[in-house]
Amino acid sequence: MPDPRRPITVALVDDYDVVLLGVAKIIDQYRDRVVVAEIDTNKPVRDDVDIVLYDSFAQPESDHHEIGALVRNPNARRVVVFTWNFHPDLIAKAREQGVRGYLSKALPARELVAALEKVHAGEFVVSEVAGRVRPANGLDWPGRGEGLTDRESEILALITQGLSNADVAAQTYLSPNTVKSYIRSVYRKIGAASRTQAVLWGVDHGFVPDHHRIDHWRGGP
Amino acid sequence: MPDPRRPITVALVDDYDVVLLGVAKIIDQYRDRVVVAEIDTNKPVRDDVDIVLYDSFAQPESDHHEIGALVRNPNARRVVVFTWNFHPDLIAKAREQGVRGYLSKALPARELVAALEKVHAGEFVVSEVAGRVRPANGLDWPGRGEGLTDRESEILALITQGLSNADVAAQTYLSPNTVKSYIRSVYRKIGAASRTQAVLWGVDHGFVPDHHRIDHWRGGP
DNA sequence: GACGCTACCCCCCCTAGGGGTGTACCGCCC
DNA sequence: GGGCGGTACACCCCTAGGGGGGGTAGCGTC
Repeated sequence: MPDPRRPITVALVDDYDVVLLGVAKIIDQYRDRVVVAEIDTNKPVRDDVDIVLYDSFAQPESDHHEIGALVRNPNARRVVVFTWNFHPDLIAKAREQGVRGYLSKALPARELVAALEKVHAGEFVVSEVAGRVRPANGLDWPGRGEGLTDRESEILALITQGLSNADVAAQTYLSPNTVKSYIRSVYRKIGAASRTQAVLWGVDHGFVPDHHRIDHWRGGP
Repeated sequence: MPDPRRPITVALVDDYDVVLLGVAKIIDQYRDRVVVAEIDTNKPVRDDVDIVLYDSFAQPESDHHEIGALVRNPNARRVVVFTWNFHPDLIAKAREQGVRGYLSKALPARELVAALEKVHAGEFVVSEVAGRVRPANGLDWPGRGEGLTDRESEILALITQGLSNADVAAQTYLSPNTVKSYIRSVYRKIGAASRTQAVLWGVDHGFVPDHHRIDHWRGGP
């Protein structure tokens, strides 16, 4: 039952807290309407929240069971996917599993918050951003400071989890050739001569999945 | 000038402190004759010591300049190499660089201490252990608890530093085929399906080189 | 003496990974 | 308009790495 006087509470889910902190900062600009109640890297959602926002960074897309597990968690009223990939199949699979919103990472803060409100009000929302392919302002990812793009970062993250190129291609819905292109581009940027060296760089630069729960996030320090 | 009433002071040098702590415990059985004054992983020797004991675990053998740097350090009176590899060339190279002792890792504690005393007295000591190929009691290495042998551990350590198989072969004086055999044996033991996974396992199990200096080690707790 | 373990080495085979280069489409900025 | 950066993909080629064997030797233990 939406209560317009109380802000919507949201839990953020992904393996990387840099990524979630970026999202949290974006949402925090509208803290009178949406508050981030919990940030979970590799931990189940614990507090009762109105919406769980599942960030797809280096995560399985909605054709996998992870999403279903979130939907089944009684602490989460509704689950929303936050991603780049708008393949119709994925949207359909998400819907089948009970997801209530499918939002683009290109959405500016205002629209993101508006979409969350619609979901909270009971709508099923798909908000693809046509044309706008660039990440929304405020998004963050590991290696961003070192000049890696969002996609490069994601692929290095998956490699740093021990996946093969084929695994990465499957999970990201990219062609194996594309994955190789990104990997080589990463090597050049970080100065790695081999996958092993890239992984070691990753370990030192925040590409190892986190395992925390941050409760009551309120805009940081 | 050896003083029989004062125990010999020793600094231990290697990239892995598990390894050095093992050596320290061995020597500590004779603490009235030899004391471990300092344990250095990736740090130059700082205290004045009578002998620097260079453990060759996952380190360049004496054909490289690392040894020369130790000999040139004014804090170190004499440098001793502690290794498995007794190729005559390596012994010669060590001698050329100013090393005063070349001791086998198969030496039991008593003989090791005796050899250190001889070095301290001014002798050049080479103590190869014919036949006895097994590590002396008390030696330790990363992954030992998980069932890796000394050699397997050493090779995983080098891989976890980003070296290629060829690099590892060159540094360990093994054939590339042998290196591959060891690697596969490690994979089986730790359950890795790829080099990347093995490296990640290594990162989690103490195979990343340390960077400490432990002063005044006195037999631990 | 047989057995098991470890170190060390060899061969073959085959795929995953690494490198080069080129293309297309998009959006942004000067 | 042109240039640049990002995404996404294609083709080629070639080597490092991974998987399967098998073999010798020395040691320790039963």
